[in-house]
Amino acid sequence: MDRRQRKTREAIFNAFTGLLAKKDFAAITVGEIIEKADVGRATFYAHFETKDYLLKELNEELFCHVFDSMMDSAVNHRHIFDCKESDSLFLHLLYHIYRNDNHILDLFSSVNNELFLRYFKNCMINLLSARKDVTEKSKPKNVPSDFWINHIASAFIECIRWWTDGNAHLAPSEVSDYFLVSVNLKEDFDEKNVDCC
Amino acid sequence: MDRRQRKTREAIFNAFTGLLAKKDFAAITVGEIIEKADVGRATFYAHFETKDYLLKELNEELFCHVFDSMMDSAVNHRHIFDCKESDSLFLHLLYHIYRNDNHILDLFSSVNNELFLRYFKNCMINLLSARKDVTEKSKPKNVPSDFWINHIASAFIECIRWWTDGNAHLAPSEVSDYFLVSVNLKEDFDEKNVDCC
DNA sequence: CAGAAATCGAACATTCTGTTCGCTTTTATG
DNA sequence: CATAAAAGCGAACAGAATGTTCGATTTCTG
Repeated sequence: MDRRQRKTREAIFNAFTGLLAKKDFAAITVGEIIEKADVGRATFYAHFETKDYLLKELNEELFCHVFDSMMDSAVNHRHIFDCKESDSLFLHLLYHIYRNDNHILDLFSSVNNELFLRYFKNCMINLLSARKDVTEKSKPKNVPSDFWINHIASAFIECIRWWTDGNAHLAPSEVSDYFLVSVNLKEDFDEKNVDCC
Repeated sequence: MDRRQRKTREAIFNAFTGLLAKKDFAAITVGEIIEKADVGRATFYAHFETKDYLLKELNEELFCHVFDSMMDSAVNHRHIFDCKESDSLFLHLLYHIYRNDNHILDLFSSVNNELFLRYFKNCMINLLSARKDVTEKSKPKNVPSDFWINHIASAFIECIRWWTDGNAHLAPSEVSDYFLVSVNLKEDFDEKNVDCC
């Protein structure tokens, strides 16, 4: 890829994430983006068909490698899902989000775009489907698998939204615990301690 | 309220829900609405500030009375949440949706509007908060109440979306079971039977 | 019936979108 | 290094949608 192309792409992404931090996706115009990115209008449209595609490509830029590497781990090294570390998958994602590179957090914020959430949920579902045998363990009997996978994926996303939306002071590990317990991927963490005493 | 106002309002709502059945909220224009409703442009704006407000008022028209009456039941007649009928609340809502008056189903469909889901979720959270003592029973220890309430409300909505989005052939009672089991408001329904044998 | 209120419809400024085109700068290649 | 191909510029443009305005007309209310 041409250096000019890379630079333009980068400039547009930066301008876009910068704007996303301040306002709704829907409220952002192409005009604002190109002004902030300092590129020509025609150039923008040469790179991205529409504003929606821009978001889609940003999503992929931000998350594809994460999900892909997880998918690999899931398939190759089962440990990422293994008993003791059954939470490492989710915790890893939460840390990734926590670091907030490129304002990832803003993408989850409740005022923002359905499009991104749809994409993210899809990735989660794919990932979980690749290791059905594990989700199957926590699944209540007689509930369909795809219902359960959808439930876990949705719950994870909504958990993140709850986190970013007024509970941002909590640590990823804490949020991870809440989530895992809620979807039966972990026993109640303090109950254990109580049992021990 | 003037008969003319009522009629105009009604016509706009009908045109709007009709269009929602066919296309995304975002893709619907005011022009289409007024054409289908057969009212003047100025008239539309005399009734609704924007398209978003139209959706908001439609939401209220469709769901306010349901949530309000449930809220009353929750406060006055505790039975709606009582052990045996702990599911009647959700089942009631599912039936309401199932009847699909005014194309309620379309509002949940994944291609549609974040705005409506936000509204609906808010109603659910209010409703559940009014009977915290019940959600508290199913709540895992050491998970914050508001996390748990958010979890249940979200899970319910995502359950409906799963239902309307490719599993519409299932009966409300079945979906209700899946949901309740998933959030620990009911024991696994068939496990019981197994126990009996 | 008379005044008030709602609607009409047609026009209007404004904003945003997505495209086009001729010209300039940058890059890759032989 | 020379040069053609690729990328970007910027200005202009048509088209669509938004939200407003206003005088004329219809419908309601008292």
